[in-house]
Formats: sequence, C-alpha cells, structure tokens
Amino acid sequence: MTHYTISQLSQEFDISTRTIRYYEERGLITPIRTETGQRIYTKKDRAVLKLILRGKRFGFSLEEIQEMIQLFDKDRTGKKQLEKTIEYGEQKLKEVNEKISDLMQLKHEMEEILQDFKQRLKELKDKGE
Amino acid sequence: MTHYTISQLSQEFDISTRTIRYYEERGLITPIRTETGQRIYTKKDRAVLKLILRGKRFGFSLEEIQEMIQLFDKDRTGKKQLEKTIEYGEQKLKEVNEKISDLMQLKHEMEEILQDFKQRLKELKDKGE
DNA sequence: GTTGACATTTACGTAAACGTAAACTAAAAT
DNA sequence: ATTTTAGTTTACGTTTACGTAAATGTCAAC
Repeated sequence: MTHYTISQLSQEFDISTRTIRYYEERGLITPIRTETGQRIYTKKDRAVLKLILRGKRFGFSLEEIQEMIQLFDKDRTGKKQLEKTIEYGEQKLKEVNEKISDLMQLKHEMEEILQDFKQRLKELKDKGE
Repeated sequence: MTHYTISQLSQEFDISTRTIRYYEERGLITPIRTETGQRIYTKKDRAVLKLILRGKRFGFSLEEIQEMIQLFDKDRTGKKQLEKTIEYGEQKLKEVNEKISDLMQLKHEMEEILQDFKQRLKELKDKGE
C-alpha cells in the first residue's frame, strides 16, 4: 500500500482529520489530489506526519517542527546552502541532546523518590504484620 | 539567600512575573505573603518552579505537571495512599522512559541525515578543488 | 439509483498559557 | 520628602492548535 486516505492516517495515528488538514493548512504536509479533489497521502507524507507527531510529543511547536521538516526536505545543492543546513542541524541536534540528558536527570530524580516511597511502604507493611 | 521576590525568580528563570503568578493561580506554587501582601518565595517554591519549567520543556501540560508536583509534595502516610502514589509514579516513569528512547531515535535519525549532508558537502568540495 | 460512509471547504468556537493595560500601593533610592 | 522602581489585583486580549458545525460533493455497497 503506497497511498493513504485522510481517514486511514487519522486512524493509524489516532488524530482527527481536522488535525491532518490543519497541518496542511500550516504547510507541513502537501498531499496530492485526485481529479475530484480528494487528498492522497504518499509514504513520504506519512513519514512527515510521523515526524510532526514525534516532535509534538517533545514539546516542539509546529513552527519549530516546520523548520526541522525543511531540513529533511529541501533539496540543498549549493555549497552555502548545505553549510547552513548542517549548521542548523547541528544546533537542533545539540538541543535534542540537552533534552535527553535533562530527561535522564528527571528520570533519576523520579526513581529516587519512588525508591523512597517503596521503602516507606515496606516499613509500613513490616510494622503492620 | 533563603527567600526570593517575584522579580528575582522572574529574572533567574527568564520568565515573566505574570507567568509566575499564573502558576500560583493554577495552584502550582503557593508563596507566603508579607503583611502588606507581597509574595515571598522560599527555596522550596523555587525548586517547584524549576520543576514546572523542566516539565514544560518536555511537553507536559500544566495539569500533568500539577499531578507530578503532588507526587513530590504530599505527605502520604496511609498505606493505600502510598500504593497509589507509587503506581502513578511508575506510570509517569514509564512515560519518561518512552520519551527518552523516542528522543534517542530522533537523535539517530538526525545524525544520519547530517552525516549524509556532510558527505555531500565533502564531495562538492573535492570536486571544486 | 439511492443510501450511507467518507470526503470537501468555510467559518466560527474554544481551551491552555500566558500578554498587556489600568489603577493602585509599597519599597527603595536620591 | 518625593521620585523611581517594584509590587498588587482585575480584567480583557492574544496566540496556538485544534474542535465543531454547516452545507455540500463523491465513492462504495446494496
């Protein structure tokens, strides 16, 4: 299956068709159309949608995501263009790395607190028996 | 320095005073007041604010963050309470773990694309010389 | 060939998370 | 003592990211 309808994608990713159309409104996806005007999504469109949803889960705004998509999307042939793209990409990569280590710290903190709670629960149980 | 004014925190975290008051409006922070009504923030308030901002960076809503704060905050003495808290905490921990591995994947994808771009740039340069 | 599921555009509505302005009071600085 | 500067509440405004309804067209099934 190389093409998808809007409702297929809507079901697969558990989002509304409105949402998908909204992303198109914002210029994030650009599906082709049938003669009668129905949207047809290619595999690439689907991949982009996936990228959008992942970006959203990390708290990126649609505007930021749009910039990132252009990074993946544009046919950058010129040397200057390529250099700028690489620079921007490394910047974003740095941000992602920071988010990861930030999340790791949160994870550790949560684990510690949980350990503490579990310990307390154990003490309560030991005392109760 | 054990206490802070609203503008001190505002400057330290680079957010508006409105934002800080809004978090209070939502019940996320509860600073004490002077006789004349000025807000005074303790170290704990500051820590909570930090937590809020970190949560936001990961795309958690204020509502979710509020729940998480309660996890850190409440004095849960009862056994049932503790068990529920632990369960909720483990759920959140799972979510954090998912976010981390999700982010790692994004990181790898970005690295691959960057590698590709760098390769192309190198080829351009080699050809040019 | 008509019913029902799915599609379209247009357009107004909405919740979350603040921004901003007004009108005022208190604290700090000169 | 009087300007600044910083604080307060109240309340309406704004942006983002969609929800929702209306009015209409089309594809698939019976």
